[in-house]
Order: sequence, then C-alpha cells, then structure tokens
Amino acid sequence: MPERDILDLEHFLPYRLSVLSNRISQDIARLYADRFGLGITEWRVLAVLGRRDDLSAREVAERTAMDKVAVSRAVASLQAAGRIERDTHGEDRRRSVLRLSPAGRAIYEDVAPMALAYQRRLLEGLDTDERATLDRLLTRVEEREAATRD
Amino acid sequence: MPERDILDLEHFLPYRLSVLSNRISQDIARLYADRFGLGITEWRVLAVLGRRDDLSAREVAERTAMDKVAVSRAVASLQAAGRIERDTHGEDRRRSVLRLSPAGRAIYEDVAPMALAYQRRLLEGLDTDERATLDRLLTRVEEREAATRD
DNA sequence: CCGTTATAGTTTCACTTGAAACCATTTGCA
DNA sequence: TGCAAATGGTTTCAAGTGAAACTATAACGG
Repeated sequence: MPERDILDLEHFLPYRLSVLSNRISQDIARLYADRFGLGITEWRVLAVLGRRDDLSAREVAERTAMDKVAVSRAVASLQAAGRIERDTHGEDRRRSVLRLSPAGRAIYEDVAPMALAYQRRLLEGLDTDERATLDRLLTRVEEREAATRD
Repeated sequence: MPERDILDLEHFLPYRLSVLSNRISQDIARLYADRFGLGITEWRVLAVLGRRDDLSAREVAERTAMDKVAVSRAVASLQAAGRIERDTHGEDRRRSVLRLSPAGRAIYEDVAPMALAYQRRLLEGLDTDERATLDRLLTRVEEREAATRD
C-alpha cells in the first residue's frame, strides 16, 4: 500500500481484504448454495475430503481453518444428507474417520471445477508473472499476520 | 496463483483471502473491542465519520460496504453510547445527518493511529515497490470480481 | 493399577447477521 | 392535485456462529 498517515477506509488493507473476501465468498456460494444446498462450511469439508480420505474431524478442522464446532455441524449435516460416511477409528474410539460417499464425491466432482473456473475468471486480468507475485506477496502478509498474532 | 487444475484449499485464492481476512479482522478487533466496546461495524462507521461529517446513513453504508441494516444498528448503538450525533436533514426528513460527538472523535483519534500501526506491521515484510504491486494487483482482482458479479 | 489430566467431538446458550416486511416521506406522473 | 412507485431507515424473524460447558475415551504419572 502507498504510505499513508491518514486512515481512509478504501486504502486500508484490512478493510479491502474484508470487503473483497466477502464479495468473493458470496459469488462462490452462489455456485453451490442453491444447486446443492451446500453452505460454505459444508463445501470446505467436502473439498478437503475430496482430496484426502479417512480424516478425523480434527484434521478436517485444521485443513479448513474452521473451529471444531463448525466442523461438527458441517459433518453432521453432510452425513444426514448422505454425502459423507463416518466410522469410528479402530484404535481410538473418540476419533471419527470421515470419507465422501459416492453422492458426496459426485457433488465434489461437480463443484470443484466450477470453483476453479471461478478462480480463473478472477485472475484473468493478471499474467503468469503477476499471479506468482500475488501469491508470494499474500504469503508474506500471511506470515506477518501470524507473527503479529502472538 | 500458479496454475492448478486440482482444487487444494490452501492454494485456492478465495479460501486464502477468507482465512487471511478473518484473522486480520480478529487481530484488529482486539485493538478496540475490549478497550472501547466497539464492534467492527461500529468502528467502520466511526472511521468514515472521522474523515467526513454530515453523511446520511445511506452514504455511510456506501463508504463502508455495509448494508443499511448493519449501518442502522451500528448508528443506533453509537448514538446510545453518545459517540455520534444525529439530526434529520432539513429538506428531506427521511434522511439523517450524522456526525461524531466529541467523545466519538476522541475515540477515533485514539483508534485510527492504532489501526494504521497495525497495517504497518502487516506490511513490514514488503518493500515500497512490493507494496505498490500488491495494491495494484488487489485492485485488479477487485475489478475482476466486480465484472464477474453480474 | 487408579486417579488426574488431556483430547475428540457434541450440545447449549447468547449473540450476530441478513432478508424480508415494514413505516415514513418524497418523487414522478397521469 | 393525488396516487403509485421509489427511497431512507427501522424492526422482526430465522439462520448462522462462537464460547463455554459437557460426554466419552485415552494417556500419563505416581
């Protein structure tokens, strides 16, 4: 951001990120909300289970950056809809073992390309170099945020 | 983002923005939530009124990217706390005319520098060029988002 | 072993938030 | 004029969300 010592919302990075991220989330939610009755938290759970099977709820929470309450609810609702299956872990009966059902996988196979297509559209204005740069700079900001958190 | 035809949440821009933005919002909320009993929506209203007086609620909504319900509630709560003053517009009695009270201004003068200091910390890892680049690339993405919205 | 502490996951409760309905006032136009 | 539509703002209701309390199981330490 250009240096500024006055606070103008439209040039304030946290504000811009918040507005942009909310808009994008809504755009994307439209891709699957009506069509499949999926909420954003449920979609995230589908997305991680689509890539890797047999995760516990805690592992799903880590990979989605959601808290365990949100995961618990999303899992319950996906299971009720027959989109994921759940067993309990053989050696630790506290843990659950989650995986997509065929129906869940079908939805994942449908939605994932739509999500990627949306991302492509979003990045259409940037060439390859610029995309790599954006990736790098965002990573940098993420690191700074993590560092200031403590 | 590097080209990818598989959906991995941690490389998916909408997901990264959402996580980053939520974390940053929470960081920032800590700056003023406890200390001043301000929520994020209230802070945004303070921030725009700190820069420009005598706005209507609708104008505040535009400048904060909040909907009118959220603005209505934030304004009511700020007014109850004696932090903003409200008149009705002389020529259109539907409109309100909002401005900071002295107490509200004092809080603004306190919080704005803290918010700017936070942003500075966030961007510490980037040099001047990189900051300008990030600014430009984000603007580009914002434009694309707006374009795909319709 | 047994009791304490830690961990996985769920439930409850209070709060936030958005959509839609609503009220008041103003504008547009027959 | 006067009536329909638009606009500024508030209220209501339902759904989403987080923090804290809770249950069940496992791990640890004496």
